[in-house]
Amino acid sequence: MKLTSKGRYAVMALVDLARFNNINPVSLRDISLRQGISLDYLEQIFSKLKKDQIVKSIRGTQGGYVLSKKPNEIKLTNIFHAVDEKVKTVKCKKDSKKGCNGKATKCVTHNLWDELENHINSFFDKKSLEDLLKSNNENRI
Amino acid sequence: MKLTSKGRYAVMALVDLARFNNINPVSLRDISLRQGISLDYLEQIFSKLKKDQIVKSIRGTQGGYVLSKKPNEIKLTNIFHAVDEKVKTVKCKKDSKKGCNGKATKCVTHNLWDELENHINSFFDKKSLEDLLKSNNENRI
DNA sequence: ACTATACTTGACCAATTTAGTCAGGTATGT
DNA sequence: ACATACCTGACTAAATTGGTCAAGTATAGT
Ligand code: FES
Ligand code: FES
Repeated sequence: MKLTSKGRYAVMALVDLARFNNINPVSLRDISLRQGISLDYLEQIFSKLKKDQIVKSIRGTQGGYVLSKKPNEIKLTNIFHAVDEKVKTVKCKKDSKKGCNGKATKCVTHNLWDELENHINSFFDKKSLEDLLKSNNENRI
Repeated sequence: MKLTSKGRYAVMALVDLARFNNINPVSLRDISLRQGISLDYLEQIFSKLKKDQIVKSIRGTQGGYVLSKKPNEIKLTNIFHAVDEKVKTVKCKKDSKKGCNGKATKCVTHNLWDELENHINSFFDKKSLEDLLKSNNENRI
């Protein structure tokens, strides 16, 4: 069970963006340099974030990205959903009645994994970008 | 973030084993047939479970595997540890002072991922094989 | 109008991981 | 002896990951 870079970078980048968001749009180039993430890769990530209306883009010189919502309205769930970082614990199709092994009934561990999935998602539902900003500021003072 | 088959199968197989454990050792062949898991793959998994003393093996005809401990003493944590299904959320090396990007300080999301890791592990620490047996029996009655 | 900046899009790829298979072997109860 | 079932290690096809590369388009400032 591991987190992929896409999800990790998306959150890193958004925290960075939120911190410098006050005055001007923030360019991916700056984020790339500050956070050590490949610019080309960031572009892929931000195109997804934009599609889910987490950020807005401003083109041209002095352009960049800004948050579409307030930091406390952006939950990790939203970010992960945007970049397709999904939590997948069950093997079977959730809606189907069939089990993961192709049998007619759900397997002996199905409920467990489902519980686990809920447990993890509840974490992502609670955490907002604002929470991250706060805890980060505390560390810096 | 997804669960691998190795971890999933290990738990499936142990639940199966625990249910038929009362009288005789259980052969991997039986588990393979009941749970629809490749026999060769099961053998790899059980060699790891044995190394961590979660199961004992009995060779020869009528041989098979038995649990080394009581079901309530076997936590998911133990199983996952045995089969190298590890929860990895941070990118950096945990003990090192350096961040994931090679910089001298931990990145802006490090604490978040660390929290997440604890959150997930607490789930695995709580759940025992006995819990799974119980909830499974309830479903069958 | 020109140019530098920075977003936009889509194709492409190397490395790693996963989820097994395959081919042998060894121990043991009957 | 022989069938059963554990044991071991090598191997591999397919998927995923974590990017890179190339060729745009829009806009602000000069
Ligand atoms: S995970 Fe859903 S049936 Fe096995
Ligand atoms: S994850 Fe630990 S420093 Fe980034």
